[in-house]
Amino acid sequence: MPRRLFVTTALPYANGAFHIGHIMEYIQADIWVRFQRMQADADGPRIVHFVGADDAHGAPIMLAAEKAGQTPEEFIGAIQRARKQYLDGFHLEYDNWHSTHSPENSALSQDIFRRLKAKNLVYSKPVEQFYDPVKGMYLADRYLKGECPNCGAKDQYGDACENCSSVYGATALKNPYSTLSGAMPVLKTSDHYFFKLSDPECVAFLREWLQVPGRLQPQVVNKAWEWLDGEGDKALGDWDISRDPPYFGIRVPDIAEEKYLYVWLDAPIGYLASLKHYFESGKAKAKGESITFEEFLCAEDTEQIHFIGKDIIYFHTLFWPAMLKFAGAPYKAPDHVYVHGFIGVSGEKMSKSRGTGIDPLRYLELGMNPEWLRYYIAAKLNAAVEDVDFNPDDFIARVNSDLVGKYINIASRCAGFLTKKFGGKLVAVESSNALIREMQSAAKSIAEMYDSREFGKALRDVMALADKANSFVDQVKPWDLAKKAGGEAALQQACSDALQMFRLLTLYLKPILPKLAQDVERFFAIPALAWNDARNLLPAGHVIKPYQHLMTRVEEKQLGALFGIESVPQVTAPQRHAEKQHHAAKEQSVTEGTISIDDFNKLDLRVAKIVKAEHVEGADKLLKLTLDVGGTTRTVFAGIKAAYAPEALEGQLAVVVANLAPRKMKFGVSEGMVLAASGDGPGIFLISPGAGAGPGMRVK
RNA sequence: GGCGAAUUAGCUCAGCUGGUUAGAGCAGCGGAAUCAUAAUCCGUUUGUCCGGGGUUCGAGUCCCUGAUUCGCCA
Repeated sequence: MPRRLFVTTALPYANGAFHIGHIMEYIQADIWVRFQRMQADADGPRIVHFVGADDAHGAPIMLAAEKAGQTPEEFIGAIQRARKQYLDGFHLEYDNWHSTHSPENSALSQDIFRRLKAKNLVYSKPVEQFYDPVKGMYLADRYLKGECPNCGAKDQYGDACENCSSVYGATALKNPYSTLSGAMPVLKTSDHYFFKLSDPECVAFLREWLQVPGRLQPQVVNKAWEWLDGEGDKALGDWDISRDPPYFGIRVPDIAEEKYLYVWLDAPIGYLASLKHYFESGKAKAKGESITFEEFLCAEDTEQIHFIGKDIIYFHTLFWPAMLKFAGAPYKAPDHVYVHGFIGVSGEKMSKSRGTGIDPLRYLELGMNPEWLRYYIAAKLNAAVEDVDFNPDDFIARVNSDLVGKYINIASRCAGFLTKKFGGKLVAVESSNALIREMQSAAKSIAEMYDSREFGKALRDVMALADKANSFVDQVKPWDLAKKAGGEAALQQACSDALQMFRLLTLYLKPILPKLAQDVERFFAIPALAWNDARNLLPAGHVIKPYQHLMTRVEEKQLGALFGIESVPQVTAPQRHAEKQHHAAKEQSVTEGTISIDDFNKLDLRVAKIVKAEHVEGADKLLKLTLDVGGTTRTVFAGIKAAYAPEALEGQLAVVVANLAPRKMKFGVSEGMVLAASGDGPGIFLISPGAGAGPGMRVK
């Protein structure tokens, strides 16, 4: 019986670039998928279709596009075009990447909506909501602010007060205002559609679905049960699934009135839309899939698997399975939802706006090896819903010690002898070599760990084997044999055996290090390794290519550059004495009163485009600037109100200190500093880059 | 505020249903080796298992309580 897998990762919201959290999830899923693809079932290679898509609808995207002076389509198009460099860059091998703003998704979403309605699981009822009369739209809580009804603190959001931490509904705010226009919102009523999650049939189904052993992680089941079992005011509510115009989304079908499906309804359907596009564009067929989208989707043996983060458990374990189940065939509730935690940096929660995270694009641009990150993340991942911490010291240690020191070193120290002395020719494995047999038989348990997403455990075992291989080389001492007259046969044997070990280790690491594995396959002059190849060994007489170094070490300064030197937690790790002394000497030689080039390099000066400039209410010197610093936007408060009118600034370029610690001001957080000149006389003058400079460029 | 999770060597983490002197990798220290883009091998130290109570012949493991961190809910 072949396994047919349909695997997805959560759809990223198309209002910004990927951050490290996205990349971590994709790496986890990609490793799992690559592992599955190396497997064979009774009738051939395992079938895996792995798709992703942009989540492109909703009010935030509509507003972001408007702000950027673009149509939503233009806006999400630009975001989508930027995806490829990340996906390719980190070797994320999706079969298809699509968008929820697509004909496939419209058709599927409307179809599912109609089917649920036909089953009486969708009904409409009036909902009273704040409406911005200036902007002409209904306001979600996040676009509302006002005074706390409890303590009177100003500028509080519509759900809870940051000051006294009391909780209330948006309609309880005093003197509410729209954060979009500043206007006083009015209460208005309109009909919304609801999905009847509270229906007894629905609840019964979910209970049963959640309970299937092995379907979900135990922590996830517990969480879902908590929601499902809530009583009184914690009881499971029905789900508001429509929005009024203006909205960027999919029309509610079969009604004259203009209404849209809520973005969270059509977002997961995007999984299916991407799959459909993949099938109908012929891509699936080109990969050897012989059946149609519908046939595949509802096939008994198709396993539908979603990788997601813990923040969206709610949607994926309640709404999503219920929607699919009650929409009926060809739709089918997911077989598994695999949940991972968040990634933080050095114990801190990562934050895009404060720049404490790792920017994946910067990682690539710095020329850092994507497989380092894949390896590191794999080493820290397990099957539980636990947060992962990216620790720079740990990263350096693991990559350098495990990957380069242990694993790569095996090939590096033996291949030379074979090439120089024996024309690269291997001999058959010594029959008494128990270590090779041990390595071969490890294939099964390592496979089980990959399959159950215990990547960290799998790597521990693989590295323990690599330790043994190094120990083996040390015992047979090829360098002694090479000097000894008559030692040739033993030398060739020793190095052949070590390389056989290296081949097996490569096989076990291949899901994590696909590019490296490819290089190794080329080095060995062998076809792509599949999992079952662990049963075989390279035959006597096999000729390898000359060894070229397979992977370099990470350098501390690369991590420094990645984080922007300031924020690198002091690195206490692997640093040689000489290196330390060298550093110390250098620092002392700098004359007082001057700074060294290193000091200067600490400044991360960037060209920024002033996207928006606005007055700050209550501030007599400040202007609030929204800056485009090459893909990321920041808010900076600058004391230049006296010299510049906001309108005159928009569109202009300036220079910003990008790695200045964010500073909380009365009016908000300032994330940097704009450079300007001033003298004894009046006037403040912005420093602006010459023609041709673009946002994000480094100033040096 | 209610519910839940986490807290084990300098760092990252294992420790199943309570059972002998609490483990691994990395770092550190001492040696060896010099094939390998300073990589490797051998040996070795590591610890109030978050604090405080309790149950038990026996607790990192169970119960209570406090602290810190992080979620979810209201």
